[in-house]
Amino acid sequence: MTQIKTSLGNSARKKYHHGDLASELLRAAEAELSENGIESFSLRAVAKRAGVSHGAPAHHFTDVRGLLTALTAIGYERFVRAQNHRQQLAKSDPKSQLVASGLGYIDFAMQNPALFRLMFSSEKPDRSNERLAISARSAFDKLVTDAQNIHDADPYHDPIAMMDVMATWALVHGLADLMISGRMEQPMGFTQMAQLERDAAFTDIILRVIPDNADS
Amino acid sequence: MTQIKTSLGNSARKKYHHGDLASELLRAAEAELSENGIESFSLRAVAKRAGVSHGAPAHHFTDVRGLLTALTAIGYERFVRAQNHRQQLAKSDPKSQLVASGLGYIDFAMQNPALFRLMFSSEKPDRSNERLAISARSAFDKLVTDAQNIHDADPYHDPIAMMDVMATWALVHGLADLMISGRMEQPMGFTQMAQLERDAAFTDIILRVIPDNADS
DNA sequence: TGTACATCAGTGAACGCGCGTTCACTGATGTAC
DNA sequence: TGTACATCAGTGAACGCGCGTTCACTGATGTAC
Repeated sequence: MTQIKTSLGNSARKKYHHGDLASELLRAAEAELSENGIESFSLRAVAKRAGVSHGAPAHHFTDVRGLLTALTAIGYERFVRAQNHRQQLAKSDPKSQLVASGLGYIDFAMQNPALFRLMFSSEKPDRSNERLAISARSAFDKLVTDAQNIHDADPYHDPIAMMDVMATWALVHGLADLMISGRMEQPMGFTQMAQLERDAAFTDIILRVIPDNADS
Repeated sequence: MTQIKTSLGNSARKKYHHGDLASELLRAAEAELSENGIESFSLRAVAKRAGVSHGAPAHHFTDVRGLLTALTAIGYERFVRAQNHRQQLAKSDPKSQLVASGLGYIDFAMQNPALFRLMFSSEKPDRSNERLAISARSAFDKLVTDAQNIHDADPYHDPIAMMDVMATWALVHGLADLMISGRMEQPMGFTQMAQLERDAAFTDIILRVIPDNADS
C-alpha cells in the first residue's frame, strides 16, 4: 500500500501486486453491473476489467457471491448517503426532510439502477452476511427515523405509525422501481423533464401519502 | 389435436406428437420460473420438465427469448384478470373498485413473484413483440380507467389526473415489490397475517393516496 | 547496510459443467386420389 | 376403404461458448538478524 503511492504516483504502471485490488474489483464489479445488468454479470468480466487474472478475486472475496454481497452492502451505505445529501439541501422541518429523503431514494435508484436491483430484488447477495445485514438494516432504520420525526409515535412500538412508514416507503420505492424499469416513461415522460420539474412532480406525489396532521 | 382427445383422453400416454406442446412448454416454463427464479431459468430445464427433448421448443418459440416473451404476455393477461377478480368481489363504487384493483395487483405479485419480476424488471422478454406490447398496454390502460372513474378528468388529457394515476400505481407497485422481496416481512409480518387482516392493512395504505374529494 | 527467509498476492492452465442453438433424422399425421 | 405422399413435430447428437472454481506456481514484499 505504501509503496504504490511512492513508486508510481497516480500512473497505473503494471505491477504484480496491485496494492488495493479489493477496492478496484468492487469498482469494476459496479461498472460491469451498470453496463450489462445483473442478468449477465460475470466474475471473469470483472477481473478482466480490473486488469487482473480471473483467479485473483478469490483471494479477496472467496467467490462471486462474496463479491456481490460486499458490493450490495456498499450499495446500502451509498443509498443512505444519497438520502442524506438531499436532506442537507432541503428545509429542516420534518415534512420537507421526509420528502427529501424520498427524493434521495429515487436519485439513487435512477443513478444506480442495476445496483438498486441487486439490493432489492436479487437473490445473489448473501443477506445473512453481517456487514450486509447491518447496512441494510440501517437503511431501513433511516426510513423509520424520518417518518418518526413527523409523528409523536415510535413506529417500532405503534403499529399505526408503522403503517405510515410502510405507505411512504412503498410509494417512494414504487416510483423508483417503475422509473428504472422505464414503465413510467411513456405515460409521463419523466426522463424528458428538467431535474427541477421532475423533483416537483415527485414531491407532489410523495406528499399525498404524508398525513396532513403531521408537524411541519 | 383432434386425435389426442379421442385416442387417449386425459391420460398422458407417451406419444411422438404431443398435440399441444406449446401450452405445455408455457406451463413448464412458468413452473420452472416459480421454483428456481429468473436468475437460473433455462430452456433445457423447461423441455425436461415438459418431458420433451431440448430441441423441441425451437419448433414453437424459435428461441428462449421467444418463450419468455410469450410467457410474459400471458402474465399480463392473467394480471388483469386477478384485478378483475377482486373487483367482482368488491362494492361497485369507484373508490372501492380502485382499491380492489390494487389488491388484485398485489395478489398477483404474491402468487406469481417470479413472473411478476419477469414482467416488470427483466430485460429478457422482447418488449417490441406485438402480443406482449398489447397485453402490457392493456394492463396499463386498466389502471388509467380505474383511476379515471374516481375523477371527472381523463388522465390522458389531464396531467393532474395522470399524476393521481402514477401515485396510485407507484404505491401499489411498491407494496407488491417490497412484499415479494420479503423486505416488509421483518417490520410488519404481513405473511403471518390472515388474508382478511392483510387486505385491511393494504386497503388502509392504498386509501391514503386516493384523493378525498373522489366520488363516493 | 546486506542477506536469508517467510508471507502474501496474483498467474494461468486445467477442470467440469450447463447452456442455447443447429441439423440431419425419424416417426406420426393428414390428405389426395 | 386403401395406398402413396407431403407435411409436420419431436429426437438426439454435436457444436462452441463462457462460466466459476481450483491449484501448483512465481514474483514481490516485508522482516529478522
